[in-house]
Amino acid sequence: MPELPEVETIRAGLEPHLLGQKITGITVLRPSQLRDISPEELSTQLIGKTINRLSRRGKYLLFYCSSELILVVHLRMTGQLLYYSAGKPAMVHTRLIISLEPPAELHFHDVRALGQITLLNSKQLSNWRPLLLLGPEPLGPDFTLEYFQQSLACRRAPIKNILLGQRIVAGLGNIYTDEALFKAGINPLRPANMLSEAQVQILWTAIRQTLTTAVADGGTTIRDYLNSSGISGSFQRRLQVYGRKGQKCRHCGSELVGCRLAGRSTVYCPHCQPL
DNA sequence: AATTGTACCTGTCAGC
DNA sequence: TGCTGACAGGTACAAT
Repeated sequence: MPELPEVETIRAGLEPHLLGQKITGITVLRPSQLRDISPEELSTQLIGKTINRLSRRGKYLLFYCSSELILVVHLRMTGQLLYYSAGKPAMVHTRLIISLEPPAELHFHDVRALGQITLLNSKQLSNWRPLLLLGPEPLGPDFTLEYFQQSLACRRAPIKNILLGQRIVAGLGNIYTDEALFKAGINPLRPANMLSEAQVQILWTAIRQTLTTAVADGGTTIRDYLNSSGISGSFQRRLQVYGRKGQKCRHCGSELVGCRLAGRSTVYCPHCQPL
């Protein structure tokens, strides 16, 4: 479900509620969603700790707690983090509940149960494979045009696959990849190393613009996504291609075409995004 | 080494 | 009214 804009919206929404809060209880309803830690161990380690900082890396949420502990959450396709200022009963798809000092609760809700939660200390975090393999933040200073050009020059896979891969740049998923490629007028099937220098520059700008707008809109709600207060995003009204296969291109009127790339459905305009 | 396919889960919707 | 299959904001791991 959530890509960078959704995860960032959740992070920003939770931050004011969670900073300085003390964890008083952990209820694990679906142990298989814990990675490399048992429910008992998670409870023992976290109870009594304070949440000091909330950050995001790619699509990972990082809860920095006292005693150098970091709770790492990945929402995958349908995960949600919902904050309640009072106790709240678990629902069918509630997978984990974090109880906080005043009677407040953070619920991890996840229909498909693909989301993952783990607990690391700061040393483990700095050696944690999934984070080490992540490319730079697309809206941060390390994602320079020069870096992007060099990274694409030696890749033969379709540009869409590269953008989805998280290794060259972190945080893009199926929605924003298709939208950024449309904005840049680039065909998703085009081999990454076949883009002209001008195209790479346009794509670099398109990625950053698309994500910036989506963050400002609080993300995209298609079916599951809700922010930490249970509110929808609004970027869906700006979608140009995602989910619009067979409909008319808003720019030229051509029929939008679909294909499958990296196992994901892909939509583009054959006229505005020629191969 | 890079790239692709499949598994992990559950729910929804179209078509029969 | 069911049943079946395709598909859904993602990643990890095995097999090319």
